[in-house]
Amino acid sequence: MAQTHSRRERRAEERRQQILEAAARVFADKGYHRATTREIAEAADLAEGTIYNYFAGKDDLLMALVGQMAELPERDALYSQSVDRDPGEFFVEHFAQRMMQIEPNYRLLVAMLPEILHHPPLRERYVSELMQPAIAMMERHVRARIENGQLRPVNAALTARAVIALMAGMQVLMLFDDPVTIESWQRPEELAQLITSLFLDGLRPRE
Amino acid sequence: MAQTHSRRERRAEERRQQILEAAARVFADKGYHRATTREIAEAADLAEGTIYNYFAGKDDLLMALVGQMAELPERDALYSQSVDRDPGEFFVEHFAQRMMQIEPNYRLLVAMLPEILHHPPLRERYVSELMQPAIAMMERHVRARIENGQLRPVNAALTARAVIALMAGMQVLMLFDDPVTIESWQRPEELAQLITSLFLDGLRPRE
Amino acid sequence: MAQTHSRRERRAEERRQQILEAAARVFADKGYHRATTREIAEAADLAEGTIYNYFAGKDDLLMALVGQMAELPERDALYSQSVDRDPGEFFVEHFAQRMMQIEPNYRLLVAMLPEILHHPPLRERYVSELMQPAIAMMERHVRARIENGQLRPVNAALTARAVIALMAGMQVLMLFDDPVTIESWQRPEELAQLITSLFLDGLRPRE
Amino acid sequence: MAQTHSRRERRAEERRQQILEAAARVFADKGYHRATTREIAEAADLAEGTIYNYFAGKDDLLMALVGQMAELPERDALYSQSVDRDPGEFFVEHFAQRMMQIEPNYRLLVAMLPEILHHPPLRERYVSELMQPAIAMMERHVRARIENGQLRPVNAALTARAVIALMAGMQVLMLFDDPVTIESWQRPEELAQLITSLFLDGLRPRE
DNA sequence: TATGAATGAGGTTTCATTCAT
DNA sequence: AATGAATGAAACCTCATTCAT
Repeated sequence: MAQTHSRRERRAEERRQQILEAAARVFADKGYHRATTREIAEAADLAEGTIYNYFAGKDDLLMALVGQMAELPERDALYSQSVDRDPGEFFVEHFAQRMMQIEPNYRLLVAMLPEILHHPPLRERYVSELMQPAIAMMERHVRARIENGQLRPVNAALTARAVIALMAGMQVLMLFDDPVTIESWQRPEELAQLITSLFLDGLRPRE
Repeated sequence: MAQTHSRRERRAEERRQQILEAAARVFADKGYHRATTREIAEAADLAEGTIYNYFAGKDDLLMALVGQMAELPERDALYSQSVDRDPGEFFVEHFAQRMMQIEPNYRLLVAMLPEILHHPPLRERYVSELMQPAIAMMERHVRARIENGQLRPVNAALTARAVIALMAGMQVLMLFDDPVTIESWQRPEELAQLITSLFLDGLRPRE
Repeated sequence: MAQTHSRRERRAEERRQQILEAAARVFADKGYHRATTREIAEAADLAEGTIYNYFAGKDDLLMALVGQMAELPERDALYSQSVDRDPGEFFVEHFAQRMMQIEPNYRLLVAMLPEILHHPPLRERYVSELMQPAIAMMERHVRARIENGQLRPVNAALTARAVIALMAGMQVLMLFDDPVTIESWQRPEELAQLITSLFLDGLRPRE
Repeated sequence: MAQTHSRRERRAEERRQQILEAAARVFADKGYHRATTREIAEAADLAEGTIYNYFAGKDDLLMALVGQMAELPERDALYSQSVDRDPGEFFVEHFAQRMMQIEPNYRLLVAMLPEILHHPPLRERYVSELMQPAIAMMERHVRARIENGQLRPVNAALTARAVIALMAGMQVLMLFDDPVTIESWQRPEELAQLITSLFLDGLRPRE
């Protein structure tokens, strides 16, 4: 009996995933508003009505996708365990990881951006569950390294934001097919190293 | 006769502007799809039908807005004339200017992003008329300074992209009401200096 | 074997009742169209599909409810046995009884009215099995009393209709929460007496 | 200019009427829920979308119809001016008038009943603007006649309700095609007289 | 026999666009 | 050139019904 119950639950969870994945694909492909529920259903290989057995409506798909994004990355580990490591190594790894992790979802994220922006509950979820945690972790990390003496005593809060902003901005360049960005993305390690060097050593020549 | 004609033309041009400004306001406010032609007409203090005397349709408003953005900044001057100036001063001024220039249009840009992205003709216009010129200018500038010896011999193409990406990313943080970013935006000079110092000197302590 | 069979039948009959009662409750509560099969199933503590093992569909529930109403009252007895009794007593008892009997079903009846009205087979059933018998009985009764000399030689057919119409109309007043009607309904005997006196003695003062 | 304005307003009012009449016809014909907006549009000889330029939605059509019903009858005049007249004449005229006035709208009323019942704002409007005024007028009238000495000192409140209830109930009998009621409705004067006599003189034989 | 997930026809509503005035 | 009422395609969503388990 518990078996049956859990099997049903598992099946329902599968369906939810199936639908969410389809929605993610179609949203990323066409943008939120141009995506029709019919297309999403087709992409999920289900009837249109079935979606509504699992989600309250099109909005809810968006909510769920934001929620799912928030669950993805357990970056805390990376951040906190690595204060002792060489800052160069850390940044390289961090950038490389973000490049690979976020990139496939980026079209989706941009498709969702205006909706998130204009939809207060969505916006709050996005900010509090995704944006602020990422910023806070980076900020803590920068602060720790400053105390370490590994970094200059800069404004940690803004520096953390700059690091995150740069990554976000470069993903936008990718979306618009900037050939240089795309090409350099092929070798994430190298790009990560370049950015790291930029952040750590700056552009001014050292004598 | 030429008089009459040009007066008419001028009048038509005014109307176009009136409508475009209204559209920009409403798009920025509600996002492209949630904005209705009725709202745009109301914001422009015109009847709905009048819009269609000046634009082919809602899409065309988007096209026109992208076109208008491309005409705005004659930044070439700033870039090319300033190679001789101190790199610190230049960056500070550049960042400060961008912060003030772009910021008010940023909501609009994000509202348009998914449309631009999914609308090939729009996308090409945006990339070729706005993005690539901005990148190219920055890239030329960086390259010139490297040749100058004012900057280290880094990868100019990617560095230029990083600079632009960082600015773009920070505007997104503003849109999402990140309090630290907003607060620092109040004193653009200071923020510009901080970012400049980050780019020029890096984070690693100099002995 | 016959045992098993009859037990099955009894069980099936129970299920039918269980479903019909649930349907009656939900129809009365929400109206026919706003009532969903899901709600009915929940009210019956069954799965949606089960309903279709006992009824052909939602319409059939309506048909069955009309049928069930027709079976309820064996009023014939009351009517025919009571010709000898005092007309006052009879009317009082008749009204009081109807007030108590029909009232709980009245919301249901009103919820069903438009459906019955627009659904020819339902309509015919309702008219021939419920309305006409009630009218006919009352008419026979009035006629008998006229022959008795207990009532004036009025038009028995229309008088019977008037009596029934008055009762029906007052129930509608109850549905719409007319406070006077509701209050007087608390003491059915008194109300019955009042109506009886109205019918028997009229409004004109007797000298 | 004022001309243009008022012409436009008049035109809009005509459209509203055109749509309301179509809606009334279709609701009466099919019931509220079985009536589709498409049918209403067709009945009004307009496109479906046009309805929404004049009404907020299907619900609003119902609201408007209730509102319109409330404006119809200026019965106050009849009631108040006629206290001096012979009670028999008054009742006859009252009944005859109601039979002719309400009858054509009765199918519509029944179609709307369940909606009104289950839709609190609608219900309140119906009760306060239609039902209570009608009751109150009749009640005042009865009370005045009692004071006059033209009627016995009965419970005026309940008597008024009984009168109204009887009329309402007989209309329901018409809806269900009760042949006797229909036939007697052909000669409203006669039927009115019969009912009047019933109310005034009662059924009991006078010695 | 009971279940309830899947179905999809059909409903209401929105809104960009047209066009007679 | 400006208007705004009319249009109708197309969207989202509901829910009675089916059917594999």
